[in-house]
Amino acid sequence: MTGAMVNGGGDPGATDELHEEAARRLRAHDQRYTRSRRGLVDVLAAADAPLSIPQLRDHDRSLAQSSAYRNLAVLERAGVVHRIVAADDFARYELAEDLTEHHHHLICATCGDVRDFTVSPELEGDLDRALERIAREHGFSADHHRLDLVGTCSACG
Amino acid sequence: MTGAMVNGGGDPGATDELHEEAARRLRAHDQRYTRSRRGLVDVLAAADAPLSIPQLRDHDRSLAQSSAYRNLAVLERAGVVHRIVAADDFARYELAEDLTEHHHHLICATCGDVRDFTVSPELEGDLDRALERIAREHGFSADHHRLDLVGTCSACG
DNA sequence: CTCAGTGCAAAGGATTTGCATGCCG
DNA sequence: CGGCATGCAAATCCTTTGCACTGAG
Repeated sequence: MTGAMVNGGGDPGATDELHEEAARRLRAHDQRYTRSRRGLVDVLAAADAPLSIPQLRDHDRSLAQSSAYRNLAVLERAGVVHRIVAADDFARYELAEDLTEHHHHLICATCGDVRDFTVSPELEGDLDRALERIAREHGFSADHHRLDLVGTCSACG
Repeated sequence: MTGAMVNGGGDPGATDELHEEAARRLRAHDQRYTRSRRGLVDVLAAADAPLSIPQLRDHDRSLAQSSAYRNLAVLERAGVVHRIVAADDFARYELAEDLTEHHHHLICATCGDVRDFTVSPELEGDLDRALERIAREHGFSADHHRLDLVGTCSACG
């Protein structure tokens, strides 16, 4: 974890800090922190799950589809958001992990929806150590790991 | 693990068994085990990584693109192969886990390539137990878990 | 014969891009 | 003012589908 965690724990006041950090990262990439982009970050910060672009656009009907795609791409390059592909055809976006906290995903294979969850620090530690070793053995430079649980959510069950 | 593992350990003679099992599963779905489908299974069995459809077609130039997509969809419905989406735009296919063995993926974020790896049974056990609990807490019916390591492969490093 | 499997070409659908306009800095 | 951001529409590209044909049983 290299950056500052500015939105952990659900502290509502931390949203300002989150925006400041986002603005900082965009500036570092010569990008502006416009209202649309701020709005996307707001929605993602409020959600406890990665959101698809249609879902994001439902929260801000005034945002053109192309702007949504473009802004999320910019935010991803600046390290503010992270793009994931879960089960259905839509990519989903969430805040970068160093702006929230390390977590994993419950993925419903039926409806495609995703929810966040965390595991114990002990297990994370074991995991990290094991993966570190694997990466070394394969001459692989590890960036991060992904642990997802795929199944059926309570709504689809 | 419910089915019979028929291709574990890289035993070359097990390929026949693999084909028999594949044929059985296709028959159960009222599908034939044609030469094209057998060829796909052969290539996947020989690879130690999930392959994209372009990669699969490179191994069998005579296979039409639409047939590749269709046959892989059939094989997936029959439980012979498994489709994953890794880093790039192409979906990738691998043999179903109960035909090979439980494993995970090293995903190169640069070139999109994927390689298999395994972790110790102890860690898998810890993982399973932890995830079981998480699933229960969320009213989620777990089917399987996914553990990937994302980074840069030796070729791209 | 019958009918699933195959190949070719066209259609779909999420995502990307070209271009003219508008707005922030 | 200048240049990036935006919206609209057209283009891309992986994937799916329609249709006629072929081959196995």
